[in-house]
Amino acid sequence: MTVRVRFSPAPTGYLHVGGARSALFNWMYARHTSGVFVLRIEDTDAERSQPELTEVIRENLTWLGMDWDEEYLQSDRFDKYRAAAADFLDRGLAYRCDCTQDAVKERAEARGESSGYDGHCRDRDVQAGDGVVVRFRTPDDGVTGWDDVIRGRVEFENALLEDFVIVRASGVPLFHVANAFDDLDMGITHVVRGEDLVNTVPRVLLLREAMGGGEPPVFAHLPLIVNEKRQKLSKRRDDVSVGDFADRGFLPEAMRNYLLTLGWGPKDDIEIRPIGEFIEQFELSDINKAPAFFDIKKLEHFNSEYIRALELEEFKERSQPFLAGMPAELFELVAADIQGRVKRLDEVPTFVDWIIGEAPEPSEKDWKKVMGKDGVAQVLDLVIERFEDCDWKAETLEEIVFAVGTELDTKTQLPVRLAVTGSRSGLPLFEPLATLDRQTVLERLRSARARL
RNA sequence: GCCCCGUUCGUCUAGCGGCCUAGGACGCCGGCUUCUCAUGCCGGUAGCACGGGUUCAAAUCCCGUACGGGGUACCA
Repeated sequence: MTVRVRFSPAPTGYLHVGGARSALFNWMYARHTSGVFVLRIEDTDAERSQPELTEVIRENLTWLGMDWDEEYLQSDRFDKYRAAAADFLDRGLAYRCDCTQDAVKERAEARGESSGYDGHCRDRDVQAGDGVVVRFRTPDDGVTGWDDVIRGRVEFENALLEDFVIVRASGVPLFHVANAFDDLDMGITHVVRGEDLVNTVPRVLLLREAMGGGEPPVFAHLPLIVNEKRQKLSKRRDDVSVGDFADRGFLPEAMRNYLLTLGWGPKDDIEIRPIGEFIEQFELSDINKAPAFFDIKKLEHFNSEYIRALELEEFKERSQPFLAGMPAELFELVAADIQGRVKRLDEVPTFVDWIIGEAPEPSEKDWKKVMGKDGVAQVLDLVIERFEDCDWKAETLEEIVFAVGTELDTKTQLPVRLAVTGSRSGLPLFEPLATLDRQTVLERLRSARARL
């Protein structure tokens, strides 16, 4: 039987790393099994859904290198869900209810509970009309459970399930029916999604059964990705939108590779490698149960590895959006040296800001450490003197600075570097230095000398 | 409150009863290479939440406790 999996985001917010990871595991499994990966937009909530966000989701998935074989929009299929609900009504599996949400809540509180519907309208034979919803009649006893590939056996007592709403007063069906119907209708064989959805499984299972669905799909509930406070990632408080990672200079391959190591790991401990090798050994049953912290430091490490592995031309091309006005000739000159040093593409221009703008002020600490040494004054004096009248070429500048070092028996690069670039670290100095004009360099050297 | 779930170095993981004196990766700390930084190489740091069982043998199985999380909508 062909494996059919789906990623079913609600277009109520940007795609964030949690969603991306769910999509990724589905995609991986589909590709591992030569199955079908379905993208299904679950936009049954008209209030919250924003159509333009589905385009963003598509873009983000594509950016991450995931492709899908089929795509559906639930809002195109409301009639099907409504028909299913109508059928339930006919067969007595569902009933209409005209209780207001306030009334439901009031009665719950009177019972000493904070929420929960009491079955008030079960046998009231409420007719269609304003403010009337359709509720599914849940069993009063027995248990509903399943064998989760990741978590093992999970069971819920039916008595604890309230008669939940399947069609809103507006006539628009809710998530559970749409979800159950589509999984059945689309022949979904494996449901792989976040652990935050576990408790919806019994409802979906019950609905599916009522729809005459045979074997339920295999469920695999992924551990959540959490923030530093170990809470489920939230679009509002955590900075985790996939689009933002693109803007911050993360490579999609690195991002996808890193996401893969959250909740799952290759058997042979090789964490960074071509996606095909991961797909080959990917199994749902190997996924962890425990939540994983999204560690930006480790992501950056992955990213720098991927950046350094790029062909130089490719690196230049991918850096284009981040150049921030850096002249093309300059970038051409320093690209290779920058490539070996950045963790993120958005850091690229920072390596030449001392060429493009003013020299940044050195930190007090750096200044003391470098300029506090004996002999620095003589070094600067000699370098200034010889820079005043020499060939303005990288090789010459390098020769001069090192010759001064030999003559004075000291290291000379650091003071010059700090004086001119404002930093102790950075690109190999002389090539980029030669692109600055003589006057600017001399000014910076003299001003540093004066400050000693 | 009720329901469900989780717990191996700071972090991500390997481990599915003996190979564990618990392995790898990130981070961090040292060292070597280097007249900057980065890379590379070498080394170090640090963990089975706790308590009971079961067993000749438990990080691995069972029970409990603690802590953490998810859910509890006419959201998904």
